[in-house]
Amino acid sequence: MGGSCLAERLSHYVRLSAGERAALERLEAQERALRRGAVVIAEGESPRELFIVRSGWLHSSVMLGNGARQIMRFHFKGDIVGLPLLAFGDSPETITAVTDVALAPFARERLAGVIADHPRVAALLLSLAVAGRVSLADRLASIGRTSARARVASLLCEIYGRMRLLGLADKGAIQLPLTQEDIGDATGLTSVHVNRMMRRLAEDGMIERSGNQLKVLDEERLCAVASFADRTGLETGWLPRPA
Amino acid sequence: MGGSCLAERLSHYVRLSAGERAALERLEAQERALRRGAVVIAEGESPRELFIVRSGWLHSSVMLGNGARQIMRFHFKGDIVGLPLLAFGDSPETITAVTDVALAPFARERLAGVIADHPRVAALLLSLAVAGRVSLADRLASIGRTSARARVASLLCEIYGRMRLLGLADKGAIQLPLTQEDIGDATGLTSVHVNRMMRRLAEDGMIERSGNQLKVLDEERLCAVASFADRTGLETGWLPRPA
DNA sequence: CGCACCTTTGAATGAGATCAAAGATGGTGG
DNA sequence: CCACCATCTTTGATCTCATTCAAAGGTGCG
Repeated sequence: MGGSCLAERLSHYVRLSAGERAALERLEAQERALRRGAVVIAEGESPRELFIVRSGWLHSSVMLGNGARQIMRFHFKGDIVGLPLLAFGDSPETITAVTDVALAPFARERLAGVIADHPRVAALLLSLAVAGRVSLADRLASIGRTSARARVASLLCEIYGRMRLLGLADKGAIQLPLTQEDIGDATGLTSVHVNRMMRRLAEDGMIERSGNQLKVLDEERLCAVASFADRTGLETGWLPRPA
Repeated sequence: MGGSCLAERLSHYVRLSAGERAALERLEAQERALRRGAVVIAEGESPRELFIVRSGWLHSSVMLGNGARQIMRFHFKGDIVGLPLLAFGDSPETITAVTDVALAPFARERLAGVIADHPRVAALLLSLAVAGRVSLADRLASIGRTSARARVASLLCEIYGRMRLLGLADKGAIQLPLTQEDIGDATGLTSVHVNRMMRRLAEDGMIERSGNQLKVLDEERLCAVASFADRTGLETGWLPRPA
């Protein structure tokens, strides 16, 4: 409740000043709850608000002309969703709640205020946006140039790594509220083939599945199979001084 | 020579103040020329500078464990390359000159100064970073969920659209200094298959090729085949006032 | 308990990769 | 100015990984 999920995220990288923290907390003054499956922002809509994720999973996706769906990214606690609305009037992507979620909505103009008043936060947001781009680039390389097995492994590595950072992994085990079709739409595969690859990763002793629970048994080998590059930690040496 | 390519880029979206323009021009005070094929930043390096492209083509790519290469994006006049160095100490990608290029190097810390002094520019840079992410997302959807023909068409649409915006298209014709292997590495295909798809697009009357020259004969159909979404124009309504 | 949705498995098909080799093209040095 | 070599494009034949199609188990929720 109290506190700001975004501030918490940024605190991983820098020690926030009281003023910075207060400004971020103001962004998360409101809270909105949504059911699993709910569409937060639909492709082509022009909502006036972005959201900070306070709890739950979401994903952003696009639909292609042929009816196929591509999931771009999953969003967890502390992520900002709807950022494309800073650059485009109409949302290029659909944001969907994967589980029940709690979101903190805020108007784009509020962000302008934070940027003007807190240059270091502005620089951090730029860093995070760039890091998001790099993460997408990694996914692109995975889908463009690796086997189905590696793609699935890579997605699991990414999700597991992020969950662990958020303290949501319990001795290698996480909740994975995705259908195999979701995983297929994120990796550019069919659900049938995802099934076979997951099975194979399990047979090879890298993971263990039971219901929605996923246990990573051999993270090192899983990452190796995936050509997965971990990119934890932001560079902060260049940031301007806090206002 | 005079003027700033980055300022010129941003001027497409807002009317820059004299102070903003001067700050951007200072970023491009130096110029460095490189030959085609030169590596500007190598994956894993930790250079202290980013670059603004003043002329020529570059691309950013990653090498996978299996020896395969994925090209993420091509960079033209006015683009900033090396942005990932804002977020990571080691470059996650390799920047390579496709043609002879002229670059303006500047230290990361200079950017911190611009962000602190010119909040509207900071917000614009955030917008541009977000737009870059969206562009990558479009590529991801193309590679993940469309046919080889559509992927090649999509890449051509993107490049053609950007060239035209820069005034580098002459009645549908542009210089395309890429090998079919480059195009394959950007679309996740083999050069052999790229060849067949380009041929087919030409046979179908959408494009015309001769040497390095590419002529787009039927842009509308090419975009339709590619499920290509044009995303020209940045949203600027939310930006803070200029300092 | 029953229905909707998801997972699992098998068999057939197909898009794109791989392998191989023959033309083009262009830059370089004699 | 021409010849040569490296690089790139084009084309054909074959192979493979992933898709498609189909249907039989599971699972959880109302």
